[in-house]
Amino acid sequence: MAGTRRVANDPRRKERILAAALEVIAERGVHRTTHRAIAERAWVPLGSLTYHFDGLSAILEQAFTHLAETMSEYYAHRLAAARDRAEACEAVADLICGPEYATPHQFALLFEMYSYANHDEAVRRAARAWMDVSRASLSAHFPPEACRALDALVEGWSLHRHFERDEGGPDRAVVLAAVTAVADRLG
Amino acid sequence: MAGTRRVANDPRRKERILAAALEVIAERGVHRTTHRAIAERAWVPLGSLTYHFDGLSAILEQAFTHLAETMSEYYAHRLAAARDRAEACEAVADLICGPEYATPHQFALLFEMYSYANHDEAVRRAARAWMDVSRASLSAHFPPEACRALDALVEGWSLHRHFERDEGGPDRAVVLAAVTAVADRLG
Amino acid sequence: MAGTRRVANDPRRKERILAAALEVIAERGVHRTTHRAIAERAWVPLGSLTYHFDGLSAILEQAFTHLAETMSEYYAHRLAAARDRAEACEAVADLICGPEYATPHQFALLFEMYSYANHDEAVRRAARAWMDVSRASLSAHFPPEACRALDALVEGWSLHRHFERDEGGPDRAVVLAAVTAVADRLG
Amino acid sequence: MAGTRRVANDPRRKERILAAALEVIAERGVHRTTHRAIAERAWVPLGSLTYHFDGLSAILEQAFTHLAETMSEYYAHRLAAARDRAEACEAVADLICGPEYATPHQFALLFEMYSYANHDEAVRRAARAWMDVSRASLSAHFPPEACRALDALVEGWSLHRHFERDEGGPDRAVVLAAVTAVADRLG
DNA sequence: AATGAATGAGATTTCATTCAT
DNA sequence: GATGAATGAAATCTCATTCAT
Repeated sequence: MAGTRRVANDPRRKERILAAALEVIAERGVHRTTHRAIAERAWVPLGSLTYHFDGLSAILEQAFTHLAETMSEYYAHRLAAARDRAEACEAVADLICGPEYATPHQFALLFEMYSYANHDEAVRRAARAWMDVSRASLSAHFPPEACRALDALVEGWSLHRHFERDEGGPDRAVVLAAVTAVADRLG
Repeated sequence: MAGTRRVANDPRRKERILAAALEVIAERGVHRTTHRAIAERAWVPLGSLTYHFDGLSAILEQAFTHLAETMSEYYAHRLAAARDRAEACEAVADLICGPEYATPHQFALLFEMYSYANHDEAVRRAARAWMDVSRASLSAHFPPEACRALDALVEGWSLHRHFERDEGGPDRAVVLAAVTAVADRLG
Repeated sequence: MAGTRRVANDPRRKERILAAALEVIAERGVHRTTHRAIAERAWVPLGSLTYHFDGLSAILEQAFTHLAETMSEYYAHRLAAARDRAEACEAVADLICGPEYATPHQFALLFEMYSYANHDEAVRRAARAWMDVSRASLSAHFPPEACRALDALVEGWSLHRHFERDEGGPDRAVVLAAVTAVADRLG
Repeated sequence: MAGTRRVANDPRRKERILAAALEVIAERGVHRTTHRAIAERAWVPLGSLTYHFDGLSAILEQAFTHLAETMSEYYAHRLAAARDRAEACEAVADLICGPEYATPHQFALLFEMYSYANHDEAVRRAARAWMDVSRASLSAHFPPEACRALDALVEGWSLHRHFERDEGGPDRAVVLAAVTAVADRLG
């Protein structure tokens, strides 16, 4: 009606959709992620998705990009707290053993991102950016060769841990020993 | 359909379908893998897929199980060739650097398997079996703690390598140094 | 598709689909009733059926429920018009002999409903409701025992009439005599 | 091999298939009766069905014909045992109330036959034949008009009984009263 | 004679996307 | 701007029937 102004647009609408998309992806996998499932999870009408995004792949791309940024922040933050190499090694061991980084939920998403990245250029860029950040975070404490190796160690160990049957997680002393060994040799 | 012969018995039909499934998965990703694409790739009529398999997930499950077995064999074979620890370290470095193991094709499949495993029990078992075999292959040369760490190193480094921009692959000397460092410290 | 207009809101769409479903069922039988046949008959696109209904059984359930309600109305209306027992007997005889109730079309549908009811709970409820209404309509004029018997007579005679070779229908005098005999004895 | 003679053909194979067909029809309905389901139920190989019968409708036709014959026999046998009109009325009441005729299983099949008969000429003939036999059985004791009415009563009452919620069945005294009333009036 | 692997036509269903409101 | 009813393309799946053995 003339003179009425609609309620201001929900500014968090897009974020909510992306967060819902990540939840759906983690639960059902990219291969069964649909507009409808995301809309329901985000409590927004179906048409809202195609209004705000250019199709499902755009949603996936932005969601994965968001994921990579979030994980990068945590990774960087954890390593930035270290004041010397010893603490940096402790930090790397924490990334492998600790509960915050690489929760099952996040790890499930990481796999989805890696596999989707093989088929989508934008997500491949996001995945690479995430890897660059993690390596850059390490480079404040270690030379480039050590960064490579340590980053691989974090990634691979977390991955295997994710598929372990026991919930206990790896022996932190062993992890720290491996980390230190690599850091010493390549340092 | 062109190219198909109507024969009553094609004993390799199932294998051909599974091989075709892996090709399609590698190319398009699980999320865009369809009966039709597999059937065309395998040169079999569409109905053949549902005659031999109880739905798409059954195909994926058997295909990934087959993949895990194939990769296990190569991994085990490469390590079995080593006669002492030094050669074992070389073998591990080869797994990371070499061109045979972890071709882009195989690695793309590995990611698809890992992500799909989060949503399918049979594939989760296959993925775990593959990890068990790789660790068991290492255990002929290294103590259990070292196996963990080395296996993580192989997995993580291969993974990162897969996303590298340059095609050259990692510096083998650096890889070997990291491997040896871990093997020495945890051995 | 020819004949369809793309409009955002067609409020009678569901009703039209249900009516089309009944036509298809009557013509071809439940066992050959398909989405496609219904869609064509209703002049709606195929996807419209699954948009409005959760599968074919949902369509059948609602269609049969609608049928039962329609028949109940006619049955009740015919008996409500009777002012005394004699007129009620006439009404019952009309139900058996008359052309309006139990047209071949309706009777074919009734059989389909009865047979489908054996395999579908919702349709079983609809069939029972229809029987309850017909008995309740009789109960305004006859005691419960007579209602049972008269209702059985109507149902059975209509059924047999449906399978008769001659089109003439039963001898109304005989029908009325049977109805009156039952009403007198059980009244 | 030369000189060997195959085992004599299973002479009951066809009968077993028809019996299995009726079981499947009763359980799942004609609309979900398939070659495969029948073959599994009859413990015969799939190809046996198309070897012995010209398609699914041929199986249904012969199965329903067999059903009609079996029911006719029972119906006729029960009425033939009556020695006078009073016993004939008792027999009719038994058909309505008794547990042997019109078991839930048989009644489910009867509905399937009636509905299928509307779409298949051979089954329509079988259904008519069954109705003719039941009327002929009555005609030994009652004049034609009474046969019509009594037959309708049996059919309709059995039908309603089939859909009753309570398992007790109808009050035999009421049934007998209705039967006698009709027999007396139209006799 | 008898079988069952194989096929393809057609069924149901899903879902990204469009567009009138 | 925002919605959700509507569509159609394409997906999965079923199954009667064929036919080499």
